[in-house]
Amino acid sequence: MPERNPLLNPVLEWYARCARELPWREPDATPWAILVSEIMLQQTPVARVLPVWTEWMRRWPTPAALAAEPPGEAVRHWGRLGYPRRALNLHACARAVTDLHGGEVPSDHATLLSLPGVGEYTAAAVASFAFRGRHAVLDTNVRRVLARAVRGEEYPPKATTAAERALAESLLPGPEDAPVWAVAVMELGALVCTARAARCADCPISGLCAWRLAGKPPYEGPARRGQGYAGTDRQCRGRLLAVLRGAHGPVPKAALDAVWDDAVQRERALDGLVADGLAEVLDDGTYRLPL
DNA sequence: TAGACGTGGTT
DNA sequence: TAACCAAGTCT
Repeated sequence: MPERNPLLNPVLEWYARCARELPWREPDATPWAILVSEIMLQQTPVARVLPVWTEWMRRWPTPAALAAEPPGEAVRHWGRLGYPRRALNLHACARAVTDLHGGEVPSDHATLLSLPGVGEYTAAAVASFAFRGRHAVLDTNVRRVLARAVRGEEYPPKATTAAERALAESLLPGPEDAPVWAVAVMELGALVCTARAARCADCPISGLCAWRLAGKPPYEGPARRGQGYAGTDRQCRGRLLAVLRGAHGPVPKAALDAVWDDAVQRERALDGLVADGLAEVLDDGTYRLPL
């Protein structure tokens, strides 16, 4: 049967030659190990995830092991990975898996999607990488590669469109190759077809790339908004949570007051952390990670 | 649907 | 150096 996707073979050949060796890609990686890696990798570089993932796997090799802990321990051992509600999500995943799914990470996309913190991308990634399912795995890397190679544009739209999804579906190879195709396109986007500087000289599909063939026209869409961080509630939340992570018991409010000057913003941020379940207030007015 | 949500490395 | 960017999800 002829393959409809001309990118398939060159990308698979490149992946076999150039893929990074990552522990969650080893043949003995469990679905749990893969789920943990996927949540940690959301908006977070591999280099920062590696040590935390390794420590989590040593400490909590199964969902049941994590489920037996208070959620605050997940937050504590999240360290400085960022977006700490992901730690809470992973803890809730562990409890859902042990309570609802017999201790095994579910294999089908719909059930995965029901887990906290697992969205369209992560469900497809786990179903594909852990269970060899056939899914369009659309992350920022894949979207960028397809935008360039097929659509001829430097960057994909800000939010995933139905057209992008349809394109990704149309490129999906047979069940045998779908999982490796998914990880290989992601890897190509991560290592070669990067956001800042596409390394077309190293790209296995440069000869087929619509963007390169068009002379690499620059992005014309609306300016992509800067994130901004200094002085934001996010920065304030980060400071406050760092105090709670570093302490192994309840923290007096004064210790929190000390890390952020603006009292109005500080109270708002602290209330937000409590509302999000990342912190608890005790009767005596002290704070701690959630039990 | 746009904006919130952390953190640190790179250009 | 400030801006950009990193395997997204949720509301």
